Amino acid sequence: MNREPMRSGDQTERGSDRCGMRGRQETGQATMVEDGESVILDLLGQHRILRHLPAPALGALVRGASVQRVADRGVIFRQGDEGRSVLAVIEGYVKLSSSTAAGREVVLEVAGPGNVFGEVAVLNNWPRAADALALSPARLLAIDGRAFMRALQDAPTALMEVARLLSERLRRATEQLTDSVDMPAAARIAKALIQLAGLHSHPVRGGLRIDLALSQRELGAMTGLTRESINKHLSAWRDANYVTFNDGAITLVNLSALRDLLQDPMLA
Amino acid sequence: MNREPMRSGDQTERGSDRCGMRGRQETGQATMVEDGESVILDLLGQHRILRHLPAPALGALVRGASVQRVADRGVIFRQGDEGRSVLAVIEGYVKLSSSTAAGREVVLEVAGPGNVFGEVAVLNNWPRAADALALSPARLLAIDGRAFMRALQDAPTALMEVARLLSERLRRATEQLTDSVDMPAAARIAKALIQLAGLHSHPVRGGLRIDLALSQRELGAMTGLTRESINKHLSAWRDANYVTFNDGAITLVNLSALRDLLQDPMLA
DNA sequence: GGGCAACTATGAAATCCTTCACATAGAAGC
DNA sequence: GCTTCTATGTGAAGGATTTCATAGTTGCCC
Repeated sequence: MNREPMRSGDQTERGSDRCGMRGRQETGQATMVEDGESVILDLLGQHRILRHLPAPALGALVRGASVQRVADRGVIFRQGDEGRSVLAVIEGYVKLSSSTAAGREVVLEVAGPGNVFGEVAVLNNWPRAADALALSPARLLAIDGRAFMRALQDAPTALMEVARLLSERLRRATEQLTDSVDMPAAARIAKALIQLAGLHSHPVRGGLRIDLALSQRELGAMTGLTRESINKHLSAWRDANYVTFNDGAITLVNLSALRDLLQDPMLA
Repeated sequence: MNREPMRSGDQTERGSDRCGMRGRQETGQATMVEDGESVILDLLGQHRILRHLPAPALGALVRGASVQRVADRGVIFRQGDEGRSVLAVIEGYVKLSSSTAAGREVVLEVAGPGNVFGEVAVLNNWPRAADALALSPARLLAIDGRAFMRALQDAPTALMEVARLLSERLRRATEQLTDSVDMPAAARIAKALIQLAGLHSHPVRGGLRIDLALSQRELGAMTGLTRESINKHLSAWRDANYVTFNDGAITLVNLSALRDLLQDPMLA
């Protein structure tokens, strides 16, 4: 039946390295745009962590901050890179994933507008623990790591916000862990779809259309399953009219049926 | 063959509730001991987070801190309890685990001397996300949550240490996640044994004896496997002389064989 | 336009792990 | 002492997922 590819996004950036500096250094792929300082100051003021800074500290950060544009499927950083900056999504979506010794990908997080990422490496002076890749054309606010740390030195409320951010991530990680032990494949997939719909979707005639271009392989990486398993469940749900596929996007048609799957795995 | 129980620790505290206040309130089971203020001050000064506090702030914390003794298998707090205090292990070991909707236990962490736990609930004013249970007779330093937060208000270095602590936990959680996707049962069990040995073991004739009293069920909860799977692998390894069981404790006899299992799952 | 790479689709076979069932042993309580 | 509870020990059966194989489709690159 449906033989269209699930995703049809522009993939010109896949695997390319626009600056030729992949490796030890952070893979810089984003073009800096000439946004004025006032624009950046405004963006800093909306930043989940940095908005807690006193005005002078914010001003001092402006020079260390920039807006970066990333193409769809563009690489923001890679596992092992030096952690030079803290990033915040202004517009678009970013996938954070790490890959296992056996070469399997595990998606740790999908960040959307307002979300901050990349702070763990900066805080601890660790190399990046994950790959970051744009799931759409994206605009990011990048803050120089050293400037970020300096700004935090005297801003306990901002630091507290960092702790809360990490707490939330930790909670999500442990939830993912317990889910992977507890829930069968169908429930995990349904949960992932519902979460993605919550992150970025819009209502269409007859359902919620997920506006994130994720391949079945990537859905597998989100749920700890293989591409084939994802395909079989999705096909079954398409046949049962729980979901539909329209030119590469998934639309959730029967949301309550999917929700039921979360609790009662017996419904297949 | 070996029919002795794996654990023979004192379990008089199992499931009991010495204060009759289980439920909404934090389950208080530990008896406060009359340690002098100078002793507590000394302990605070060794605390991973609090040692970064200036002396006056430390002094102010003394009244909100106490040393608690917990019996083997004693409950320190339960999932859902109000998060009233931040705890640090002085002596002994503590298991942090949460239980899934289906009633399965998932061990998130085993804390030993010097480790801090319970700070996430306090930082965010969340209910406890896990059960905390002593794996041995233990002594804990308990710091009142509100006093802890007050002390942190003006101590950026201490707050930075909180962020680092959370970062480490997050990294461990994501590692557990990738392992559960990537590694077969044997490798996960071997890894858990090696980690436990690193945490608390002592060399004996012919191996490393793990001094933590964990049942096979609990090992399963650490690795996302069932009791039966644990038993079968351990039995096979006993027959292969990789490990031995002596009155309830596991001794790692052939450490390099176990390490090989981590990388090459084919070795069974 | 041809070739290549990545994606979806699907079925059969294999496998790992769980579930279930039952036996045995020690510890605790009455 | 007897009962009961919890723990380990093991085998058989079942099931959920992976692995493997194969095909069709699309888009990119030369």
